[in-house]
Amino acid sequence: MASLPVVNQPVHRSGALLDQLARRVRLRSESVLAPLGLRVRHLIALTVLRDRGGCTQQALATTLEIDGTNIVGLLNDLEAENLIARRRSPEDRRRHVVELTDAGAKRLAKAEFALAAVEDEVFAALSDAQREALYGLLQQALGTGDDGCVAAID
Amino acid sequence: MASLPVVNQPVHRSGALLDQLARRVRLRSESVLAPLGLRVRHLIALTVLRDRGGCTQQALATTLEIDGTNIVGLLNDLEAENLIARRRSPEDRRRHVVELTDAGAKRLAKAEFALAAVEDEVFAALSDAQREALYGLLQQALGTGDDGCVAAID
DNA sequence: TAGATGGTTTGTGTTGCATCAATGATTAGC
DNA sequence: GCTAATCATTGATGCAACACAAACCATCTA
Repeated sequence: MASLPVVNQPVHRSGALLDQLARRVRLRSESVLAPLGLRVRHLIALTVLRDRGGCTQQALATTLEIDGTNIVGLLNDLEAENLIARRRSPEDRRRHVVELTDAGAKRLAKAEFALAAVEDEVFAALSDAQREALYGLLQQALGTGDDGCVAAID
Repeated sequence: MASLPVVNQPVHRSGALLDQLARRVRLRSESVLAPLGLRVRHLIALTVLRDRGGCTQQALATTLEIDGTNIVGLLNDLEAENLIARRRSPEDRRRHVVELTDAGAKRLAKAEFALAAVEDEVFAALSDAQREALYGLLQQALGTGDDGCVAAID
């Protein structure tokens, strides 16, 4: 790390490719999610809540890098459909802890089932193993799995 | 393929993670690209043109999955800065072949250099080898490398 | 008790689209 | 040669997903 090896191979930048691929998934996901009453932004929030367990609104906003006032609106959508539940944190009653409801988990599962065709289409050039590798890299890069978005619940 | 092996491990959906990670890169890239007179959407177009060589506007629109009228505006931005050149295709004079100029290639290189810190930050949890693996998977998924967006030039 | 924090509502503005209509130049097919 | 189709262009409209600001209430901290 201290002494960088000078290699002939130029460093590849993944950012633009990431954005492109994400867009391809997103464009196809929208029409699949619409009949389920979901937007991509909803799906992402549900995914985070499922993968990381419950967390405060602020922590969710930080994780998703969305402004706090916009998180309110997003969560209002989800709460209106009973897909999430907000409750006051016992440690600090200013805070809401947000959790996936059973209905939310089911909706998410249904959405993911419906998105199979999307991923099959967009990742057509990748084998199952490569898709799994991609998932692992994305998860690791996002820091998903080891800690919740914030340790929120006792 | 005909008989799916039933495995205990549920299939992971990468779409939401992709979108999240792409957003993280994008949000940080914007302020890095702005002093270079570029937007993320510009960067992506430049990247495609560099990686795939010149192609027609329509092919570029298809590759980026952006509507033809919006591609016109995007390319107008880039052409105004002399980063791309449009010329009539000899095979079909209705078509423009779009190519990166030298100035465009330099601007792109400068942008990618500037984006090093962004990628270091967002991909902090990935090793160099993992970042390279991610790049390879993204490239393969996008179908970059073997064919241009369309074989356009003789 | 005063200041800070978390959430909420409301409003404004920007960006990146999709879509549409109309136009001109060019090509393809009859 | 003529008609219909294609490619690019301009301009307009509308939507979604934000960022940001202001104001407010409830709650916490020092």
